[in-house]
Parts: sequence; structure tokens; C-alpha cells
Amino acid sequence: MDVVPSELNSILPDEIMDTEAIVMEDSLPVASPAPAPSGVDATETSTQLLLTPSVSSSQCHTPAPAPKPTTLVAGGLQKLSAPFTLSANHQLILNKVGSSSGVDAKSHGTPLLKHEGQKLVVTTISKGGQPIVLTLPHTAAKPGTVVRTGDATVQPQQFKVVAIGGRTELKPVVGVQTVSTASQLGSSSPQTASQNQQLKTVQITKKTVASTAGPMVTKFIITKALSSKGLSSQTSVSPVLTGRVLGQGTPVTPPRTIAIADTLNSASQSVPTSKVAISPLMSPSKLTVVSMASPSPGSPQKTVSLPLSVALGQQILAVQQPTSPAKAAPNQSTSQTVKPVQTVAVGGVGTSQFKTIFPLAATPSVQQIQVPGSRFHYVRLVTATTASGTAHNSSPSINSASSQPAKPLVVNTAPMRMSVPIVPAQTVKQVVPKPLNSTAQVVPTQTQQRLIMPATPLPQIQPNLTNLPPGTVLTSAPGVGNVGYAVLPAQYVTQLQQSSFVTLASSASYSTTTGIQTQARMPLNGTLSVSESTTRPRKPCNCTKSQCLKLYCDCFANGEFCSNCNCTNCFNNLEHESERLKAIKACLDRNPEAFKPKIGKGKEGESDRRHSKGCNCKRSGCLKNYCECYEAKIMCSSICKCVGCKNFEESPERKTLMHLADAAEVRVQQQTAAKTKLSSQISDLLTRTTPALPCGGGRLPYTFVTKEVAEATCDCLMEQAEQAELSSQPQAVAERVILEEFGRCLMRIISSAGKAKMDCSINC
DNA sequence: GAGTTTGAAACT
DNA sequence: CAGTTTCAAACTC
Repeated sequence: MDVVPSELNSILPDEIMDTEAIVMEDSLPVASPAPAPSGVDATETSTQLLLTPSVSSSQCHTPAPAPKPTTLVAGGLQKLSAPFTLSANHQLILNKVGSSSGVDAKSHGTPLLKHEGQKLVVTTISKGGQPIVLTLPHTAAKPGTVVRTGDATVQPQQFKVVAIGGRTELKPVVGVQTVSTASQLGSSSPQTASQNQQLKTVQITKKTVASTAGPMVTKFIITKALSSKGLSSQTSVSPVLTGRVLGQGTPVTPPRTIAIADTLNSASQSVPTSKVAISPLMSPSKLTVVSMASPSPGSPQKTVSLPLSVALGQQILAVQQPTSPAKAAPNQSTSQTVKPVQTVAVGGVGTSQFKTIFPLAATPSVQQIQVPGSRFHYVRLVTATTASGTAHNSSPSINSASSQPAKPLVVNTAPMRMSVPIVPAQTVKQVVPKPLNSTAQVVPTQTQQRLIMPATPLPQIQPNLTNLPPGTVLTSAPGVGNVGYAVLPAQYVTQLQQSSFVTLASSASYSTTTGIQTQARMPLNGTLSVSESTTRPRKPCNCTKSQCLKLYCDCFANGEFCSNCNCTNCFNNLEHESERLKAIKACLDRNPEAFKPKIGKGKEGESDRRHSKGCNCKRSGCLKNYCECYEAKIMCSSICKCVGCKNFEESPERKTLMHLADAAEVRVQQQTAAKTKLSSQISDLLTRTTPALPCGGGRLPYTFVTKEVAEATCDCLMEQAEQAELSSQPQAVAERVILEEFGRCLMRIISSAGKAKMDCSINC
């Protein structure tokens, strides 16, 4: 992976997004959160991972030196406590427990995970310059509210690494270890394979959620198949993050370790890398990284190879593919079979999103770009610089990589898969990337697995890196070196990859997609499943005069390309990328925060969410959707300039409206439930009435109740009725006689059916 | 579905 | 910064 120049980092934002938590609900069994050690800031939780450092060039072919925990996260090790745990179903769970603050995310050589409010930032800037950023939305504790980590009432923040592949055996985890136990790694840890490498520390720090709504749990799911042989192969190719799960407070969970490979330049051609582009999330979301490595149940080393280079929040999450033992051998010629890059695009403001990460066939690296002041992180896609320099040199040193930040960037044209979100079908576009020297091309009907990126250099955009539209992904443009970017909304990246998903799903070796989809349907907070939230169709715009290049257009305002909209003369697409970029710049010139979410966190003591600018309603009373506050289901605040506002807490009008809305919603739910039930009953009925198999079935052949049989039965009943009438029988007696006849008819039918069935059984 | 209302965005 | 115009969504009929 190439290195982002330090000077660039200095101008990039350290804030990724200002949204709600990605995932706030965890229904999966997890280890109990370890109690925070004494002295821990009760308002925060943290998890630190001990990572192996990048492998130097000399280490690629030689055994790595003994483990050497080199860096610990600022903020005090004593605050570490949250472990990774690996559940029985291959789920690596990183519980957030104790915490510290003041983490310097830009400390080179210090990968770290920190949480700021609802924002969980996992930043790894190794010596190789490879940053890892995991960002979760803010969830700042309310003033005066203290939630103690380890408190039974507080659910743990979690990172979850799930291996999907049907493995029955857990691999020993190597690599995840809290700092407090770092010293144990080299001496007592059985996962000695990791001892050959230096250790890096990753800290995950998150303030404990203290909202009145109750503790929230952030769950980050990374699904990966376990590397078949884990560490043994990783030592030569990629740095391995090693560690061990702390058993603090979780005696039932045996300490396990996980090896997380760290993608570096040295492995850029042979070590898979995953990327995730994530748009700001306003509501709980889950991110799942699907491992494409085939499971290796027989692996002697219970090791999870988890390449990690992740950026959350409208950005790129780069995750290195697990390096299989064989493929990770020093001879990188065998590494071509490794699916390298995964990209996840989680887009959409204000909606829960669930995206999956899929491997790319190519091996582009990811450059994490942090823009100061921006809520977004940007990632530049780069391939290994030159084949001779990195691809074939099995041991490029990390330092050398970091010292070459300005390598020419070339988008790898090899087939690769990128983001594969669960998106509404209507948004699906299949795109076939063109060669690098060509412009972007969208081919809706083809399914080649190449990613096309707009090749347009964006000199006019670069000065405004801090305010690119949500979901924008900066990718390297061919032939322009580091200064070339292509701007893609994450949503579009998502669209680009849809075809890959299909192909992926059809591959036996990537059967994990089923699991992902299953997870995607897991309910969040018991209200809305991820699937529902992500598959909710984006409202199409109807722009006619703005060309969808002004903020009037919701698509454009949300940083999305128009897709299946009703707009006319739309320029909000790749075909008009240059115009679009100009429009973006124009908007940013007018308002540098034009693409930032309007609904953000309010001042201390105020509601968690409020309109950033406030509304200016005059006639609606702020009780119609004309009002942006009301539309966002938030109260008007002091910064609103509305007239006759009725959108405040005690407003009787608002309460009435809310009640009506709730009632309507209940009715809709009831109707939906009724429809579902009815549909189920009909389906069941159809199943029942489906002619049973003549042989072997437990049911009688209902087909015996044919029209003729029914008519004959009716004749019999009528005959009984006539006889009763002729004999002047009382009505009650007549009815009884008719019913008895009906019973006899039924018995005959059943008997005949049973006999036929029996005969069939004999014949069969 | 057409027409009206509304308020944000854009413009002056 | 204020006033006006433009625009598209929300709303009504």
C-alpha cells in the first residue's frame, strides 16, 4: 500500500462523520465486557489490539524477529481491558471496555482504534504509512451521565469478526491482545507463530453511550474465513497483527488470539486488500466484511488471519484478505490466486446501511486520507507501484514505502471486486471498468468484475477535500500520480459492484455470502432490520431544471448519483462527471459544509440531534414535512428562525400529530401483519391441497375430492333430504340425517383415497 | 395527476 | 446580510 504523504495527512480531517452509531444492537452472544480497571475513565471504553507491525523488507524471506510490543496507545495502558473474543461460530468479538482518551491517531507506527463519542476511529498508521481508520458515529455521553464500563447494564461495544465458512473448529486466535497483557504474548502465548513479528498496538476507544434510551452497543462485524495455516505463511509476506483475547471478566471465554495481517506495500501485489467506502450513517448500521478465503478446518494453528485496514464513515475501509499459508509463502508468484481487495460502500445519510465487503481480484492498495475538519475520510485506491519495485520484490521495507509517498498511481485494471452492498434492485448497475487510460464506462448489462473509476483528475476538488459529498471516494486517476483522483459517491461504488456480488454468490468458494445476507436481515434494536434499512429504495428525484447538479436535488445533495430517478436532463451521473465536479465545487464555494449532514449533534445539554442551521418555516408551523426539522423527526431548536413554531416538546399540536402518526403506523403494521398472516395461510392451504405424492406421503390424496365426487356427495345429501321431506320428518331430524349421510360420504371418499394410496404404494 | 403551497437553495 | 427568485418536494383536491 502506498503511503499518504504526511503533509497531506496534515490537511486532512480527523473527523470522519458525525452520525449515529453504526450498530447499536447486538443480538449475538458475546463475551461479557470486562470490568474497567480502576482508574479507567468511566465515560469511555476502549479496546486495544496488539498488532504485529509491518514486515520489513528483510523479513519477507526470513523469519521475523521475536515479538516486540513496540507501541502502545496514548492514554495509558492501564485503561485497556476490552478483549477480542472468538465465539464458537468463528466470531471474533472485540468488546469495548475500558478506555482512554487523547489518542493521537496520527502517531506513526501506532495503529490505534479510538472512539470519540459515537465515532469509533481505528487508525493505524504504521511505519509503512498504512492507515486504518474505523469510524463509528458519535455517541457522546450526555452531560452528567456516567456509565461504567463493565456495568452489567451496559452492553459492550463490539467488534465482531465472523468467519463464515461452516468451520466447526475455532482457530486459535493470534494477535488480539489488550495492552495489559501484551507482555504475556512473547512468553506464554502459545501462538508462537506471531512471535516472529513485532507488535503494534491498536486501541479502540469508545465513550460509553449514556443516552436515556439505554446503552447502545456498537457492533462491527467482519466476516472472514480463517486462514488455513495462518501465521506460518504470513510471516514472510505480510505483517501480522497478533494478539490475544483478554479474559478479563470473561472467564467463560477462553483466551484466543487472532492474527491480523497488515497490508503493506511489500504485499501489495500478493496480499489481498479490502476497502470499504462508507457514507455517513445516521442510524445503526452494520458492516460486514466477508472473507473469501476458503475455510481450513484442519489447520493446526487456530489462527485467524485478519488483514485489517479499515476506514469507516463515508470512506474506505481497507481490509486485507487473509493470506493463506501457501499463498503467503515468500515466493509471491503464488499469490496471484489471492483475492485481494474488498470494498464496502455504506452510503446514505440518515439510513441504516449494511454493506458487505468482497474481495477484489486485483491488488490495489488503499491510501487513507484524512482531511482535517472534514467529517469524511478519503481513500485513494492505488495499486502496487511498480511490479518490479514491490510486486516482485518480496521484501520491500515498510520504511521505504513510507518514504515514497508520491509513487505514480496506477489503478489496477485486473479484475477486481469492490463494494457489494445490499441495495435495492433498482439501484443496481453493473459496470464494466475500462482500461485505465480510458474514461469511465457504464455497461449495465455486463457482468465483468472490473471496477471502473472516473479517471477525471480533480484539481478543482482537491483544495476542498474536507467537504466532498458524503460517500465520495477518491481514487487514483491513471497517469496523474498522486494528484489524480476520481470522485465517486459511495453509492455509485456500490452500484458498480453489484455484478460482482452476483458472481461472488455463485462461487462455491465464496459461499459466505449467504451468511452475510442472513446477517443483513438481523433486526437492529428490534425495530428495523439492516436489510430493510438498506433495501429501502432511495426516493427518486424529480428534478427538471437543476440538472440534478444543485442542492435542490436530494440525490446530489446526498452525494449520490441519480439512479432510477424521474429527473430530466440529469447531469448527476458519470457521463457528466466533469459538470458534476464543477457543481460540487460551486456548492462548496457557496457553502463549505453544503454536503455535510444537516442533522447533527446539538450543543451540550440539548438534544442529541438538531438541525445544523435550523429551519426558517413561516407558515407550516414546523409540523409539516416542509420543515426540515420536522421531517427529520427532531424538535426545532434555538437556532431555528421559524415563525409560529409548534415543533417543540410540549406542543399539543405536535403531540397530537405524533399520536396520529403513531396510530397510523400501528395500523399499517397491523395491516401488514394481517396480510402476511393471510398470505401464509393461503400458502399453507395451497400446500395442503397440493396433490400428495401417491407414494410415501402421509396425507391422503385430496384430489379424490373431484367435481364428480362432490356432485355425487351432493346427490346423496339431496336424496336424504328428499326422503326426510317425503316422510315428513322434523327439520332437526332431517338435518341429522343429511349430516350423517355427509359423514358417510366423507368416509367413503377417505376410504377410497386410502385404498388408492395403498395400492400405489404396493405398485411403487 | 394536476395544481398549490412551502421553504431551502440560489441569486441579486 | 437581506430581499427576491428559483426550484423541487410536500401537500391538496
